[in-house]
Amino acid sequence: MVTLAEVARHAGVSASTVSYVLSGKRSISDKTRKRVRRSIRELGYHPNAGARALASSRSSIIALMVPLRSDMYVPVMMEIAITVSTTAREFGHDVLLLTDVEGPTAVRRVAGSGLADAVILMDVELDDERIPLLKEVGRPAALIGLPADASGLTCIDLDFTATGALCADHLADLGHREIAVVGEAASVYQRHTGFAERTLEGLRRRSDERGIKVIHRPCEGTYESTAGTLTRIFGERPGTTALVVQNEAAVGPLLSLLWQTGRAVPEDVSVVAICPEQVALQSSPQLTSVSIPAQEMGKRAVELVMAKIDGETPQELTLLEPHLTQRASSGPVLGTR
Amino acid sequence: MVTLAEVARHAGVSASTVSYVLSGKRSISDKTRKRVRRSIRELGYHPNAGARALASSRSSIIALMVPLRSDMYVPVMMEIAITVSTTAREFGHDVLLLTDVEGPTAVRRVAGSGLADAVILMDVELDDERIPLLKEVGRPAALIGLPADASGLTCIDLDFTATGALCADHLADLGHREIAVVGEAASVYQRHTGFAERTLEGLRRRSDERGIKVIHRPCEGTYESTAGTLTRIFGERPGTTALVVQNEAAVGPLLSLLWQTGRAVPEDVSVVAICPEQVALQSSPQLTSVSIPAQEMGKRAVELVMAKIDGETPQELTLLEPHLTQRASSGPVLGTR
DNA sequence: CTGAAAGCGCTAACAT
DNA sequence: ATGTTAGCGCTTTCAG
Repeated sequence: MVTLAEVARHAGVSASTVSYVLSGKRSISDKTRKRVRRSIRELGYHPNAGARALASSRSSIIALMVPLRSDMYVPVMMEIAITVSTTAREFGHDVLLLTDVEGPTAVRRVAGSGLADAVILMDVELDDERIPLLKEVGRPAALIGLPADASGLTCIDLDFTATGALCADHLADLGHREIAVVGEAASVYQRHTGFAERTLEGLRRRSDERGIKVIHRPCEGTYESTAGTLTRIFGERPGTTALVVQNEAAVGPLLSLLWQTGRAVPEDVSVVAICPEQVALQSSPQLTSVSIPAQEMGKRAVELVMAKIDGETPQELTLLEPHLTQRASSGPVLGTR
Repeated sequence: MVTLAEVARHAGVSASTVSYVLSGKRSISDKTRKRVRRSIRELGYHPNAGARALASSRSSIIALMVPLRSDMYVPVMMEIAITVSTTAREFGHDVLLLTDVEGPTAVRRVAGSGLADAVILMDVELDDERIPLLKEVGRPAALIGLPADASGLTCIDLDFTATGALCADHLADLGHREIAVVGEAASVYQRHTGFAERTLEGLRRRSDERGIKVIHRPCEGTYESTAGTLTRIFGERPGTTALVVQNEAAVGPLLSLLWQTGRAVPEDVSVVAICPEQVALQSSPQLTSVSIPAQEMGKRAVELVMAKIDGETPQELTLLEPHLTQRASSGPVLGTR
């Protein structure tokens, strides 16, 4: 294994010079830098990560804790994870993939051992048990999702309240007066993940303001449960002219079922989805949607922890503004009904 | 930060004793062990990862390189990643999430720097450019997927050739004589990922043996492309009574389209899928399928690299035997046609 | 069964 | 602009 000392000898300089060429933390003459770089290349030198971490007490690793739960839409998690990884690389960091099988104490382990310089938590719950541990270890951290009490934490999430309102506005503008929400699985609401409730709250409030009636039904996302949900909705509210779907798994079944039951989209029923762009685009018809900005969240989360590592104090709460893209699935209420 | 030395002082023993209590690499009297454990607990000691890595030249980290390509089914990648992570923990290791944005040299970086003790490559291509680097760095490694030349490598994959044959047998047993394969996107075949070709090869050979006619059409997996693929299939081969689908994205559209065009499954058309169990189960009707054993592959990959870290020499090639589960989507060819 | 001590390879003062 | 050097916290011989 090639060491820094060997590079130094080969280049005819001291160890610190090599170190500084690498880190750029002090000025080096062009000539020296070139010589050192050359030696590094010729010897095939790679700085030892452990030694570096020990000497600098920085591991250049960010821990990313992903949930194991299966009721979250997996591709979004993966997209976030990948964006976190690539963004971290832009900051010279790597990403450690943590699951919660170990329980919340994984946070303590990786932070306490200095394995990770910072922690990013995904799929944060309203009352997340990892949060106390996060505060205990005192490492820079960012949460993707919003806990009940975000004070002293750095959080990033889509503004789901505004998202709900945006959907209500869009449908109100199109003349809809009775709408229904096909929501997440009941377990998601029970778990108090927050985002689902916030969406509903924003949607209900805006709907009230605009004189729209709303009903909400959770949905497991299987074919059968979606069928049941639709039957209930149209049974209880035959005047329903629009659906807001916040459940990726239900989108496919929903559209099939509407087709099968002879309801044309958007002529008979408008559909607005809150989902990743990809889901909206590959549906038929393509869906009017508010997209989940997975990449943006992952990127910002990394930027936030990097800022904290550098001693900055970023704002506690970052709520990303939702954007609604109108596509083929929503339209005005037709005159005769 | 609590150090080992502080623990030693607190417990009234030497540093090495504390170290050995932790590693169990030499026998310690019960009394001493208890005292040390107590001090560790009371002081809240966590061994420093960097120091450990430096002194032992083992980082206890496995690098997992995931592809960025979007034509692979994401939930499977995630399932593998999570299984790798949890299995690695059982061996006292953590997992570093690497993407290929950095290019293949990421392998060199993490292995060369001692950041990772071993590397696991996902979604290996027939002629994967990461492989030469892997050999260069000489770290333990395992590949999920099969390159063209697997000599000197440790690979694990589903036996796709056998999978293809299994599908052919199942349909032959049910009396089918003309079958069609709805395959992966053309890009997957062009990229020579191997698994798609192997499936086809196994299916064709067995079909020949059993006197079945096969046609194969790639499919992008969108609604439109799936519709086009089906139209072509039934246009060219009106006598087709069964479909083998190897494309997760196409499964949903395919079933909807069959329904819409008045072809009952399985009465008019049998469908056999090669897909993750979850996809088969949440379809309607539930699909007869050969499942992709994501967890098994992840777990075995970790076990293989751990064995190599311990100096063992596991077999080069592990092909997991496919299992076909009959569900509601396949049945005998009906008499009158 | 336990202790002493020599590094592991690098960073970051402290010098000059 | 560069060199010297004292650690960083742990593992692991070598002694006893």
